[in-house]
Amino acid sequence: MKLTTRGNYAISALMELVATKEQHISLKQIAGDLDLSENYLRQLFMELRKAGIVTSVRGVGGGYFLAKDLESISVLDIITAVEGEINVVPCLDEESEDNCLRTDQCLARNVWKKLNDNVVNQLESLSLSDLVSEFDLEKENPNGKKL
Amino acid sequence: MKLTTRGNYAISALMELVATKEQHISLKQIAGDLDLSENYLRQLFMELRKAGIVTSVRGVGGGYFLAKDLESISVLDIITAVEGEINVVPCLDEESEDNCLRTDQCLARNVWKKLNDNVVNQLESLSLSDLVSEFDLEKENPNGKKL
DNA sequence: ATAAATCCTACTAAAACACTAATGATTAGG
DNA sequence: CCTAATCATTAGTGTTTTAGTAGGATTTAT
Repeated sequence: MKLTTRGNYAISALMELVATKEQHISLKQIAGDLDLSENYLRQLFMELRKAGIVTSVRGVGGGYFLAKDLESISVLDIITAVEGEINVVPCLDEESEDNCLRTDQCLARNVWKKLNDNVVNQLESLSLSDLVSEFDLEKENPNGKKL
Repeated sequence: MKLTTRGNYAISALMELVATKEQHISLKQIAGDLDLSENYLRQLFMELRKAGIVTSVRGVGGGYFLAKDLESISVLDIITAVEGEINVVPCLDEESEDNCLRTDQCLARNVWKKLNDNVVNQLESLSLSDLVSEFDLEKENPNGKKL
């Protein structure tokens, strides 16, 4: 039960984007700051753009900026943009009908459904702006525990 | 963000074990009933045994039976037995210290932690007996929706 | 002894993940 | 117009995880 690096990278990158006071920021800069692969990040940003989370400007001096304000971008938006639908178990995936053909395999389907809804709700109710303020708080009061 | 087949198989198999009124049941029978690989299931049951969820009897007429009563076996117990610790993101894994070295990579760590705790609690508060009764309920009132 | 069962471990095919690389499209500045 | 910076897109690749196979060792009822 894991989110992949994609979600984490995307969130880190967006936070980085927010942190710069510039209107926009180039991938090169983000990738440099976070020490991530520029090409890999680019793929993620492609998805973020398709999802309407960022807008891109091409050419010299171009880059990305947020397409919406912080409050209207949820963590769920970001995650689903780069990782696809959240399904705690494969059989919840509506796309692939071939799962869950066997009733007894999915005795626990209701359980997974509830769990999944819960996770989704939690991620949905958390905005990028929540993340930012939480991070600022943490920075000014780093409570011992190593990060 | 997925649980693997292991967790699902283990739960299905244990439900099957509960469903039989016998004292114990052989892997062959479970595997046959669920149409799963006997060898693969065996590996899962090895973990379930180590976790103290089932007990085994070797030799002719042997098999497995629950080591505890239904109420004291949580879904979390089962999942962690066959899939290991639940960590929604790798950086929550206490074992591998090499994760999370970079603070800015883990801006969202607090978020993941909360999310993870939530998932864990939910799975912990659900027992095998809850699953069984939910399944029985569902059987006598299948509500339209294809499983 | 034999057959039925668990125990244990090593191996393997397929899929997912995390990139790399290369090439094309667009645009600002000189 | 030319060039360099930047995004856009797609193909390929090494590593890890997952899901399963295979086979021998051990135990035990008959």
